[in-house]
Amino acid sequence: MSLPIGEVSRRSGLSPDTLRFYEREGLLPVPGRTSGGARRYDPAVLDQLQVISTLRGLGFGLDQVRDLLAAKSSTHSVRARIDAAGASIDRLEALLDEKEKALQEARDLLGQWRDELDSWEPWPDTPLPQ
Amino acid sequence: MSLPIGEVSRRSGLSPDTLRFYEREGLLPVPGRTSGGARRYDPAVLDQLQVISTLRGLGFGLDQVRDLLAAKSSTHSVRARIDAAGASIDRLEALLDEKEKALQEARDLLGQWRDELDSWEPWPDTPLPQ
DNA sequence: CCTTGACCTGGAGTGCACTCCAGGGGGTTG
DNA sequence: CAACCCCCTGGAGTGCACTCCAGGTCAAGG
Repeated sequence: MSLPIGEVSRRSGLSPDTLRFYEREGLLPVPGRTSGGARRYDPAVLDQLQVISTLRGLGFGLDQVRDLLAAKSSTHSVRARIDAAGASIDRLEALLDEKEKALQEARDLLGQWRDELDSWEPWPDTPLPQ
Repeated sequence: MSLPIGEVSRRSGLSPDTLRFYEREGLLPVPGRTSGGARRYDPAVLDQLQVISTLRGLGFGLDQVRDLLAAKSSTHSVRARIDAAGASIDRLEALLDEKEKALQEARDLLGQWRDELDSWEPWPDTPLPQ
């Protein structure tokens, strides 16, 4: 019921170095250790790593990711924790909306390019403008 | 009808250093120069910078952005250029689809968090699990 | 007991994407 | 003509996010 770092690495696609780095950076909970000192991870860490990878892939920096994860694992009172988490989730939602807008912008652009391309197809081998 | 670097900087939100850097990196067309040697930009560069900023904001690297822009300004034959552009646009579309999926994943996660939070609200001041 | 393989730590190194000079030129303004 | 502002180049420096050692411990297998 607890995974060594190599297993987490294989399942998450992140190197052991990266996992230890994330731990130092406060993006992962401090894992348990074997008597010999090796890390043993709760399988739940895999979900968290999925979150991190997803957000990183969307261009969020580690600071942003850390902030957004913080509320989930805060140890304050329930009320404060819920409030913090709520604020954090709202913030994440706003950030995702921004990304969504950027994505839409990119798609619009893409359609525009395709249109331009289509309008050129009927006259092959003509020099293009500019 | 041609803009000095400072003006492009203001309108694009990118520093002159960054504009010169992008030029060196082949992301921007080589601009004209005044007799004194100062760059003069075609206003069309603003659209291109918008594209670049959008893609950068979505987490694409400069190499990817360069590849995607290349087809638009390639100097090959019309046929080759259209094909290249088409392929490039298809590739961009695939990349955007990936981002879209990541975005959706993040949103799902967010909804999940919110649900968890809601299910805790009725019992304030109870210690949270884990 | 020896080897092998997975793991540990602390610290140095890497690649990317800027960002910041130093030192100098050009053109307008008072 | 001096002061100013914007621009130039080449090169060094920065911050982020890893990534890669060197040198060592531990547990299992032969």
